[in-house]
Amino acid sequence: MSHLGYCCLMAVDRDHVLRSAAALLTRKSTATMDEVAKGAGISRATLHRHFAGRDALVRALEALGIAECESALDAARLDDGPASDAVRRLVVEIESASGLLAFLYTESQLFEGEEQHEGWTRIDDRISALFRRGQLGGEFRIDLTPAWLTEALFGLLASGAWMVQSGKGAPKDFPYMVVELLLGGALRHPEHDPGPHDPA
Amino acid sequence: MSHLGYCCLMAVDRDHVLRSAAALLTRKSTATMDEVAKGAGISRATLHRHFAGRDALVRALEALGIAECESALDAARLDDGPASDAVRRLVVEIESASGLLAFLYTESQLFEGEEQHEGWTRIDDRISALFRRGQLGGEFRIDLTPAWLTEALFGLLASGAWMVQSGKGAPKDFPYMVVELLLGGALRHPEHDPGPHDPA
DNA sequence: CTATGGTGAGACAAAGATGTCTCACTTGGG
DNA sequence: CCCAAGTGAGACATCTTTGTCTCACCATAG
Repeated sequence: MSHLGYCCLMAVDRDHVLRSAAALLTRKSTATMDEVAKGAGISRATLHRHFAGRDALVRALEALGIAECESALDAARLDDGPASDAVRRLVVEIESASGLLAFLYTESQLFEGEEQHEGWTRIDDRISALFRRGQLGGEFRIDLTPAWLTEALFGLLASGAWMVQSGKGAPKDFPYMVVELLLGGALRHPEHDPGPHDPA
Repeated sequence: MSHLGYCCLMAVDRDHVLRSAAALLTRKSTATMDEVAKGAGISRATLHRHFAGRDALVRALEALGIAECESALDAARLDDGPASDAVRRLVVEIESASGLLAFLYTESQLFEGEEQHEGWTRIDDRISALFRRGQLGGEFRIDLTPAWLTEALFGLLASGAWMVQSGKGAPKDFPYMVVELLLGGALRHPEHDPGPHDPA
C-alpha cells in the first residue's frame, strides 16, 4: 500500500498548518477541512488533532491575523514622525497579511450575533488613533472620521489583495496603490509633480 | 395550455422575492434557502418555483446587481462635465445597490474557475473609461491605473455598506465618505477649505 | 357554485461536510 | 530489539442543506 517513506517530522508544525490554511482559504474561502488538510500536506485526521473543528481553525486564523496585524502595527512605529509616513510604513508592513485579512474581513460578516474579538477593537483603536493624530497635527482632513479611514484602509487592503490575486494587478504595485489612494485620492493636486515615486 | 391569461394573480412577484433575498443575503451571506424564503414571506416550495436552486438565485441576484449598476451608470451621465463630478453622481446613484454589490463582490471570489459575467466586464470598462477620461483631462492623477481606481471604488462601496450596516457609520454620510476618500484621499490639501460641504 | 391554479406545509431522499473512531504503518528513543 | 507516539487512510454515523414531491387549502375567474 502506501509505503511513501515520508520523512514525517514528529510534531507537524502547527504554525505551518495555520499558514497553509490561511493561504488556501484566502483563495477559496469555502475550502473543506479535507482540502485544507491536503493543502497543508497532512491528513484530515491530523488536521483535526490540531484544531478541534472548522470553527476552531477559523478562530486560530483570526488570532493569527490579529497577531500579524499587531506585529505590523508595532513595526510601523505609528507614533513616530509624520502620520502620513506612519501610514505608508503600516501598509508596507501589513501587506503580507492582507490576503488573510481579506478572508477574515469577509468571514467576520458572519459572526452576526457574536461579539467581535477584542483584538480587532484594539487594532481599530490603534489605527484610528493614528488617523486622529494626523488630523490633530493638520496633516489629515478632519471631515473624514478616523473610524471611516480605518475601515477604508482595510477595504482597500482587501481590494488590493483580491486584485493581485485575480491577476489584474502586480504585487509590487500593491503598497503604492493602496497608500496613494488612501492618502492622496484620485484627484490630481497641484503638489502632484510626477514626483519622487518610482512604482517600478 | 397556460395562456398568459392570469386567473389568480401571483401573490408573490419575483421581483419582490429577489429584493428580499438581496436584503437578507447582504446581511447574512450564508442564509439558507429556507431563511431566504421566510425572509421574503413565502414558503421554500414557492421560492423553488421561482428559482430552480440556490445557484439560480445567486445568478439572478447577480443579474439584478448588474442591472442596477448599469442603471446607476446611465443615470450618472459619466460622459458629462468634469470627471470628478461624474464620480460623485455615480456614487450617489449606486449607493442603494451597494449592499447587494458588497454581497456579490465577496460571492464572486468563489467563482474561481468560471468566467465572470460579461456584464461586470462592461461595467468595469465603463467606469475605467471614466477614470481614464479624468486622467486625460488632467483632473485625475495618472500614477493610479483606471483598473485600480475602479476596484478601489467597489472596495470602498463595500466597506461603506458594511460600516453602515454594522452601525459604525451613518447612512447619510455614506456617499460623502466614499467619494471624498476616493477622490481626495486622507491628506489635507491646500485647497481644502472647510468647504461648502455639510455632512451634518 | 365549480373549476383552476398558485400556495403552504411537510415528507422524503440525495449530497456534502463534519466529527469520531479504528487500524496499520513509520519513526525515534530506550 | 522493542515500545511508545504520531500519522495516514479510511470507515462510519450525524447533521445540514438542498432539491423534489405530494396533498390540502384558498382565492378568483367563469
